[in-house]
Amino acid sequence: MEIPVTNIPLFKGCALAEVEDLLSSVVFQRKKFTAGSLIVSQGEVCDRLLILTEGKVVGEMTSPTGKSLKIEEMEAPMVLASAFLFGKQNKFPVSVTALTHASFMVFQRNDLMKMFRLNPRVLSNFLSMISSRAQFLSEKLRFHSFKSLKAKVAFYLTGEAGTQKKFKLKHSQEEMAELFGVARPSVGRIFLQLQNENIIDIRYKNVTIKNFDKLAELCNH
Amino acid sequence: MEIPVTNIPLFKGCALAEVEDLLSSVVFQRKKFTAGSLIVSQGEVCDRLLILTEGKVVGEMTSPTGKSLKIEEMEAPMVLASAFLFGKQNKFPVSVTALTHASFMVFQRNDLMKMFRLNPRVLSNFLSMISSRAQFLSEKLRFHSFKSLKAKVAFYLTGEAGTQKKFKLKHSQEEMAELFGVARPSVGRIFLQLQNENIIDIRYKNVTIKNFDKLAELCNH
DNA sequence: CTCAAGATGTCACATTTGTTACAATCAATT
DNA sequence: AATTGATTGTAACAAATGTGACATCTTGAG
Repeated sequence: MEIPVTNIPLFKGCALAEVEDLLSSVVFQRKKFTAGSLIVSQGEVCDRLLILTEGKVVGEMTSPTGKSLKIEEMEAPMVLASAFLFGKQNKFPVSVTALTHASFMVFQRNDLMKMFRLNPRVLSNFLSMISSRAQFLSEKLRFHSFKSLKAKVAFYLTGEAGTQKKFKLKHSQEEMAELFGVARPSVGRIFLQLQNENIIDIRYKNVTIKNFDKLAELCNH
Repeated sequence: MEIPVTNIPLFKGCALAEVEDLLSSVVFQRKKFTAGSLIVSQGEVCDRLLILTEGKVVGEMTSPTGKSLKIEEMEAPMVLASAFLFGKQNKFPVSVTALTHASFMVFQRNDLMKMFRLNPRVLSNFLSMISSRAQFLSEKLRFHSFKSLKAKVAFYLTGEAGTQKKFKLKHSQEEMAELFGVARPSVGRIFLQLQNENIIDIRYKNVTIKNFDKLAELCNH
């Protein structure tokens, strides 16, 4: 079940021989965990890169009294906490536990840096991964910066529409609700309102924008 | 008014001679803009790193009909859009305009990569910058992931308290309101509720936590 | 084509949060 | 110690969003 190394995002675009060559010139460990075992504890110093090559894990935050707060599942292939290896705060903000049998490749920071030197593509991949994550977070945060749900939806719709009047929604209302951080019927309600105000025509995933200007206007309130 | 190169985050920890040596071995441009002029347009391809070395600029998004949506001010020394040079989506998401007279150093991606090769500290600084940004965004987003304002405040308070029972708030209610993405009186209202429920004692910035368990409990709802 | 599972439209009602406003208190400077 | 500007406490009311429920429609598997 172990994924091939060329599928690991960090080694994307590299030939198998190239990766094997690279891996033979640095030190790293392979670690295996059984389902249910603790992989890293919240607060532990993050001085190594963990690449999940097999299995599924879950990250959760624990409050001072030991209650778990927030959960995020991750599946191979995945790099864990790449932002915490180099950032100012280099402690894991979450505990990570194996959900299934899980395998990791573990690189110390120095060895990772050495790989960057030896192979510019690996560096480029790492930069791309971490940048994409920042972009993803940034985009998600943008939605929260709008004042009302109507503004969020309006912004989303103008973005999805691009220059077209008619288009199909990529996401379900459920997914949009999650993206906007609201309940599902609230999204539906906004669509209903926009319909009644004659700004869009929506029937399931088929959207026609009837008044582009008004829609853009709504982004501001 | 131009800041010294050793103050630029990208060159932090480097000696002046070291930076000058480095800069002499790569190609880069210095660009100056007068107040009010457009520096980059939204949607423009981001293939270069912009380091603001003097002045103040503003980033704003424009909707399809040309209304400006969101504003973020930036002051020297500052690196612009570092996440967009390497991420998947490498177009500027905002337009940037000079607020005052502004100076930049401009590096093409290849030259930046060359500097990474020549000087590991520069690479390390860049990784740190971009990682810290991801961390910052992540932290900010965490607050939005709580269901209610009460949960956000409870989480914030447990974090600020650490292991102490009595402490002083670092932020004003205004700042907290901004962090949580709500109106200022809403924050005050929650404090009032927590007070009435005998969970905390708060008088202006002086907080005493009277029931740690209940506070932790609240983080979950 | 049929059917079941999932997605959507929509409602009534409960909660939460925003808005506006003003008085009380603090903090810093004189 | 007094004054002033910023912060905080608090209220009433308006508006937005959550909740739960249900009927209806779409879509994809068979």
